[in-house]
Amino acid sequence: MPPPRATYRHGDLRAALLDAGLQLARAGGPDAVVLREATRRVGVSPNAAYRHFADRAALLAAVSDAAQGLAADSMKTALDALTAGGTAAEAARGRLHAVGSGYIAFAQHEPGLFRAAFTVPSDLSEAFSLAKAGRDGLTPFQLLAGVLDELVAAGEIGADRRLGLEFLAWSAVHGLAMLVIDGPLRGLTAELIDATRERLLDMVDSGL
Amino acid sequence: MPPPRATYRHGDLRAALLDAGLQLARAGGPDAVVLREATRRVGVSPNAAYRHFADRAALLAAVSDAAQGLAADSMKTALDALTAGGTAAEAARGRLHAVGSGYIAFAQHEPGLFRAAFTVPSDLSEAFSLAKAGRDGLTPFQLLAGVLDELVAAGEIGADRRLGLEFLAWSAVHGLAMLVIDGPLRGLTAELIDATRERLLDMVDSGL
DNA sequence: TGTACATCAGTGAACGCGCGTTCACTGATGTAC
DNA sequence: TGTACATCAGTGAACGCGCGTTCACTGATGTAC
Repeated sequence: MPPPRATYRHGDLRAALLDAGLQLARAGGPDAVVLREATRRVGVSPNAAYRHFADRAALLAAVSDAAQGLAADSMKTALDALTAGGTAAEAARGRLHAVGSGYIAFAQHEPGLFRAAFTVPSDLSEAFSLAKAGRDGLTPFQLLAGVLDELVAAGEIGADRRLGLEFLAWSAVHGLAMLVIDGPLRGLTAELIDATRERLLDMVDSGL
Repeated sequence: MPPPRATYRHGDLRAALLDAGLQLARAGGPDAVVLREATRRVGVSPNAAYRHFADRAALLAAVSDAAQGLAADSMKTALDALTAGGTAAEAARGRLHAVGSGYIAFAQHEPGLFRAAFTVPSDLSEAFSLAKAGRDGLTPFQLLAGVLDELVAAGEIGADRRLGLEFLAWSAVHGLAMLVIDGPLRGLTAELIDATRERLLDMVDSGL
């Protein structure tokens, strides 16, 4: 399937289907990525999708990849919004905060895409690439890892404790995100979520 | 539906359906709680379920409640396994650790039930009670809250910082649980998960 | 204790729905001469 | 440049599936006399 002809009748049906899939995920998470509905939205017959995706799982995997990229973009945006200044240590801590904020913000603003990006459907885990890059070419995981490296470089974290630290920070922000968008903390006001996010990031900051 | 006659032809069809629903959730999470399949397993016609549950959402809600109770049991078991000793502060910290361990252990051993317990389906959030008690009558949230109260009583946490602390600790353990059973950390070896869990609980301990 | 009656838990059959996927196809496009 | 041909992206129709839910029912059970 991958490298076929250069021209298509539709223009770029693959991209159109992927986009439709993203809209579906945006509205309803991974389960809402329905092959037939995607073709319907693009205005094409259901089986046309099979020229571009092996099956539904392949479409969903592509959607998940794209959503991971968007999550990375959200984190990158938060990083870029930071104003420089302070010591290297302060800067690195600020960047850790930004990365976590961007991750949670993405979950808040795009819960459907967030779930498509970071929950792997039981059956078709095979098709899933686990880290897709954003516009800047970095995955969410790499963005986090980079900031942790900065913290080590700045002397805030001992190099001997560096290994696997991603999982700790990631767990904290991922947990809040899931509790808020999909779990028992649904319905928390935005203010409460914001306040909890700040305290959570403080906990991570001082706990790492 | 609730308080009808004392005798049923089946014996207790409601309990049987709930049990079948739990088995389904155990194997495949909340989405696998399929009304028809539950009746099939119990050996009853599909519509018989409607004598005991208003609809599928009601069955799923009951399953979720039961799963929450089982999660509470897992946390309680970890608490009970603790040997007394040390200062009040040490004991309280040990109990915080146990509560988190029990929560994550439940996710590891019963991922399907864990998801049924702690992820609320998009559409039918109405039917969901958010905190169902275990054998001892306490919900997972209450168990956590109780331990945090102990930490305050022992002077480990300032009373002024107590409010909302549940959400921070919960986020951390919930995040690791979700990443491991349903997310990109799937496939981590049990050893790595155990090590990460310990470090995560240390982070929470020192970060709170 | 025995009989007549009312209740209602579970039956059997059917509904409409939307899904993923397969089939044989057609006609627009790209290519070779 | 013009024509003949091959490719293959998208078509139209159909499949089998399992789902949740509704319908009119029946016959086992509980109750009143």
